[in-house]
Amino acid sequence: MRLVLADPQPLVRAGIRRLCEALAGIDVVGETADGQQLLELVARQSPDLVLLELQLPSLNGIDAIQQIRRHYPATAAMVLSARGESSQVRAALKAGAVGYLSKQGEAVELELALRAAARQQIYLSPGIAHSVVGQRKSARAEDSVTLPRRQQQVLSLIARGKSTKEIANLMGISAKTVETHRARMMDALGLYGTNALMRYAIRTGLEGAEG
Amino acid sequence: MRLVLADPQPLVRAGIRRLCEALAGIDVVGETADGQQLLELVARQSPDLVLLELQLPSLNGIDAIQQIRRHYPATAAMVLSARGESSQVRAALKAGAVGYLSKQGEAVELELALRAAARQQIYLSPGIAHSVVGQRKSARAEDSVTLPRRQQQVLSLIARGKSTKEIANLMGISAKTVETHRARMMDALGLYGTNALMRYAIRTGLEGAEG
DNA sequence: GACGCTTGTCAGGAATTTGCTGACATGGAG
DNA sequence: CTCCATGTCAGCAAATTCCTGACAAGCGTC
Repeated sequence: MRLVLADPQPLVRAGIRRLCEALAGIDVVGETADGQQLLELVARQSPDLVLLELQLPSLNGIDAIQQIRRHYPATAAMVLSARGESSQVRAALKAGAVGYLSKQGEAVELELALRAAARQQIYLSPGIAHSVVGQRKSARAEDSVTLPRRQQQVLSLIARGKSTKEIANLMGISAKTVETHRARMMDALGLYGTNALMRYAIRTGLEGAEG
Repeated sequence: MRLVLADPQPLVRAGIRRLCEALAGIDVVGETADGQQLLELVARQSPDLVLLELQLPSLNGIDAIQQIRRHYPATAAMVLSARGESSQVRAALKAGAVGYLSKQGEAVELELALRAAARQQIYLSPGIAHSVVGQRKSARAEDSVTLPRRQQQVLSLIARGKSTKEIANLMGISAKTVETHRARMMDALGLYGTNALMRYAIRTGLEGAEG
C-alpha cells in the first residue's frame, strides 16, 4: 500500500513515517506540511491512502479531503488528528474520509487503521467513534452544528481577534449585521455571551491562522 | 545514552521513540504521557536525558524540569515542544533545561540535539535561539513579560471564558478591580482591546484547561 | 405557486461593559 | 526615606452588546 503523509510538524511527521514504514506492506511515498502541496503530491504519486492532520496551512484538512475525493477517487484519505471534536469528525467523514485516528490513541491503532483502510473498511479511534454513533447524554450543541458560510467567515475573524467594527469593514457590511451573525451563532451553538463565542471561535476556527 | 520520553500524545510519542531508537547509542528506557509519572520514571530509571513536551497533564513541563534538576541532578532535561514562545523558552532554560527542540524543526535536528546533550552542550532549534539571544527588532512585548500573581489569575480565568463579573465573584474582589488588572495587563503586553487580551489569554493560559 | 424556514442584511434604543482618570494602601528596591 | 510596582476601588463618558423588529432572497415542500 502506497501512502502519503501530511502533518505540519516535521518531527511528528518523521516519527509517524517511521511507525508506518515499520509495518509490512506499507510504503510511504511522500510527505508534506502543507495542504496545497498535499494535492500536488497526490496528483504525482497517486497513493492508495493519505494520512493527514486536519489543521494544515494553506488548505485545511476537510477541504483537502473533498478535493482528493473529487479529483483522485482512487486515493483514500484518513484523518490523523490531535483533537477529536464531534463536529470535526462528522465533517471529515462527510467530506469522504475513510477513518479518523486520534493522536491520543495508542500506537498499535496505527496498524489497525491502515489494515482496515487496505480492506476498504472504516477505522475510528475509540473515543472518537461516539461522535458518529451519536446521542449520548452530554451531547453539547456546539458539537453538531454546521454554520452558514457568512457566519463562518465572521467566526474565523473573531478567532483572529478582530473587533466587530474591523470585521464589518473587512466584510464590507454593517457592524449591525455582524452583530446579528454573532447573535445567531450564539443561538445555534447554545453559547451565552460574546466571550463564550470568542472562546469557541479560538478553540475551533484556527484554520491555518498564525499572524 | 539512556533516554526517557514524555509527551501527552501516544502516537506522537511512539513516533519520536522510533526516531530516537534509530540513532546509534541511544536507548529509550521509558516513556509517559504524564508529568508526575515522569518523575517516578526518572527516579526508577535514572536516565541520562529526559526529552519532554512542556504541556503535560498533572505537572507541567517547566515544573517537571525544576524537580528533576533538583532531585536527580544526574539527569538532564531537554524540551521538545510544539510551540516556541520566547517566554516558554526562557522559562525552560531558567528551570534548567539543556536544550529546546521545536516540533517545527526538521527530523535531523533530533540527532543533533541528542548528540549535543551527550557532549554536555546546549541545543536550541533554529527559530528558537533568538529567544535567548534577544533584541531583534520584532521583539513583541508579549514575549518577555512575567505578570504579577493576581494578574495571572485574572488572565487564566479570562482564558477559561469567564466574564468580568464572574471573575470578580470567583476572586472575591470588585469588578472594577478586575478591569484594572485587565487594563494593566494590556498595557504590559502591548495589546489593545479586550479581544486581543482574550486571544492572548487563550493562546497562552491553557495550563491544563479543558472544561 | 403559495407557504414556511433559513440566511443575509440592517436599525433603534435600552442595558452593560470598557476605557480613562484618579485615588489610596502596601511592600519591596534603591 | 522615597519611588515604584502592585492591589484595591470609583465616577463618568464612550463604546459595545443585547433585544426586538424588519425586509428581501433562496430553498424545499405540498
